[in-house]
Amino acid sequence: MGRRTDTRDRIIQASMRGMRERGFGATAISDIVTASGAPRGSVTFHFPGGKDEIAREVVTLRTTQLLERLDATAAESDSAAGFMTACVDAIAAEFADSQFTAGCPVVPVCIERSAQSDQLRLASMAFFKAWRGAVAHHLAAHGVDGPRAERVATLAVSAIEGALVICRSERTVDALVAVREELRLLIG
Amino acid sequence: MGRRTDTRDRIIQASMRGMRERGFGATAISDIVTASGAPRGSVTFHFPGGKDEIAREVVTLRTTQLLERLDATAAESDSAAGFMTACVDAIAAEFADSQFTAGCPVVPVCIERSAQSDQLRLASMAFFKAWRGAVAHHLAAHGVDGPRAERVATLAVSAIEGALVICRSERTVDALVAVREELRLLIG
Amino acid sequence: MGRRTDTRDRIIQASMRGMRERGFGATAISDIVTASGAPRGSVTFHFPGGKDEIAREVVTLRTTQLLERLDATAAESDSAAGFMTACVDAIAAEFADSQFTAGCPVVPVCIERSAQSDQLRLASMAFFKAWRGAVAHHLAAHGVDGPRAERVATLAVSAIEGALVICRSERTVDALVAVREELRLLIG
Amino acid sequence: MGRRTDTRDRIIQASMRGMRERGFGATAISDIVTASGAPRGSVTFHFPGGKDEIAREVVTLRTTQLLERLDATAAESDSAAGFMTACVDAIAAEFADSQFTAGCPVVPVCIERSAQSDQLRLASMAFFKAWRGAVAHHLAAHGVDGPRAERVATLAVSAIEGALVICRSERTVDALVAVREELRLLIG
DNA sequence: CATGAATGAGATTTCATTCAT
DNA sequence: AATGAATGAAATCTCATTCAT
Repeated sequence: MGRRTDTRDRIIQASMRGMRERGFGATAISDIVTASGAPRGSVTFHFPGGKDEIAREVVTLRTTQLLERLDATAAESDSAAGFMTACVDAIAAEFADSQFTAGCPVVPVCIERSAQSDQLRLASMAFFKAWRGAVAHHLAAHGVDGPRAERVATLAVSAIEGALVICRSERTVDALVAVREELRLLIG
Repeated sequence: MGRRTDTRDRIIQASMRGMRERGFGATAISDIVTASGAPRGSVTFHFPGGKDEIAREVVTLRTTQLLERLDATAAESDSAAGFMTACVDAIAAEFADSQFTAGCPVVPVCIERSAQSDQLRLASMAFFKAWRGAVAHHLAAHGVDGPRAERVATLAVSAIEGALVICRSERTVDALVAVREELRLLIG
Repeated sequence: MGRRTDTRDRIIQASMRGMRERGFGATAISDIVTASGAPRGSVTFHFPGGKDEIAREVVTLRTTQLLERLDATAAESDSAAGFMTACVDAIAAEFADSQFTAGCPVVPVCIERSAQSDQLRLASMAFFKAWRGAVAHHLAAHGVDGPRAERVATLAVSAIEGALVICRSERTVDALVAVREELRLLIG
Repeated sequence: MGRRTDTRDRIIQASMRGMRERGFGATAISDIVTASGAPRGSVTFHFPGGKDEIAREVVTLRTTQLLERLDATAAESDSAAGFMTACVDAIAAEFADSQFTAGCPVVPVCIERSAQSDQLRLASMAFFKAWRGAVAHHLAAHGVDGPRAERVATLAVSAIEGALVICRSERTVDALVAVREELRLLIG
């Protein structure tokens, strides 16, 4: 199982990288094969559902990653505003490290595939719900009122996703910084 | 001259519809031909630069549309918070009217093409800059302090774009409503 | 008639240049329009028979050009071998001047179109017949026996055409020089 | 492996036939698909470099064919003039058998593609060099002086290529016969 | 007599998927 | 379980030609 899982994971990771950089459609399976170093036939073998199935795994993986990092960030924060700030900073740092190319893989999957694949639409929904839920949970843990925490979490996740697109167009991190500052004001 | 302009415009409008619904890559030229009713050859004739050139026109058109509506909304608003609320509501209404399919055409163009077309990246940047600038301008006109207005405008545009993706995944307008409420609190 | 003839001539000359450099198929009408500066509609107006008709005019023009130069060369030559040498040198010089790009326009027209257009096949044949006939005539004028002159002329024209292709592949004029030397030996 | 090689070879052979009959540009990939019976997708699979890559293989194959036949011809010849005569006759016979349609595939490739593809220009050059070299070698083996043999070989190859074009325009073999006679005189 | 916008047929190429081993 | 060769549908783009003025 070890080697098989390796190949499978490499495929998913290469796909995620591609979708973060260029979206779903522009990430061809041959790109994934090249980037992952996996044998061509392995893609269909591990993902008989085709590119949509790969995208679903990408969404799942990204969900897991984000939740893990969120928990770690929360553990190191001592206020709601501090937590929020740290969240945005982490994403801004990751984005800058990638030379302003690695956005969220779920946004293009949702935009490009929701009309045709309900499964991917629902996977995207689950991703956003998990992310918003986690943020709301941690905000509430730091004293923000329940319903309010959910609305702020929605604003935060929305603003981060939108700012990532603006930042991609500008090749800077400025929009995320502006978002961070206003979120801090809103919460503090 | 009349007929020529008609065809060209119909192509741009059909393309914008497609890109709002499915993004850039999933909007094939044949889709545009079908939806616009334009002859196939006319697409290349009017847009010798191919789909990238069409996308550039879509971004330009969307910029114009948004600025016009923003001015109209501002004219009818009597406070910064009221203006902001009306902006979000207008977009939410347009999105709901389209059965939760018509997002922003610029987001997918920026995500899918920025890595390969600097021209489209810059067009996207100009779109966001114009939108943010107009929002900031109207906020300032209603008494919000200059630098603050720019940050709030960035937050607002980011949050609207991000919320539109969340709303697409949910087939509701809930995220936009949450964003509207928090923006109102922040400004009011 | 002046201006019309100008446009028509410019089209033919631009076409000849293109066909000498890239052959028939790779010389697009839009290339001809660009290179000639003629209005697009003028091409069809002056050549309702399309590209084949243009090619026919190119072949005709090239025939005329070659015969004129041949007569001039013959007038300056005082022996059969001298005439032959001067012919090859003139063509080699013209080819080198064009940076080894301007071959014979008739060869590609004959190869690419003979199978489909009998008219172009016959125009090519007439071109070769005229060229060979003129060479034979001048050789005979310098004392070469009639039937022999025709065979030598055929060899010369064949060798020049073939050597031009070799020279194109090498970006030199060496093959034409070798041909010139052997033709001189053969005649002298 | 057997089936793969078959398809690949059939594609090359069908392409060579087309290019000999109509040149490079007029031999469409769809023609090649039809003539070879190969599946459309196999063309791109075996030749990811497109038509240029196919042309390169055609040039290589033609080089090999010609060298093989030349060696066989040389083995059966007992004089330089006899060898030369047999070479021209073999080509004339092949051309007549094809109803005066099957010329040299390299000439159109060189003319149509040299300006844009250095690789094809160099492949053409290699073809001519190999052919001229082999002819020179066999002439030298029959007693012709070294440098002279090379010049005669260049003349012979040039004249054969040129005469093939003339013969195509006339639908006869006359020009090749004239070339053969004069080459015999020159060597004998 | 002349023009340039407009058109659709056809070309190449990309690509996800299928299949035999 | 795993592979890579093979395939054809569909995409974009090129281009000669048509047409209205």
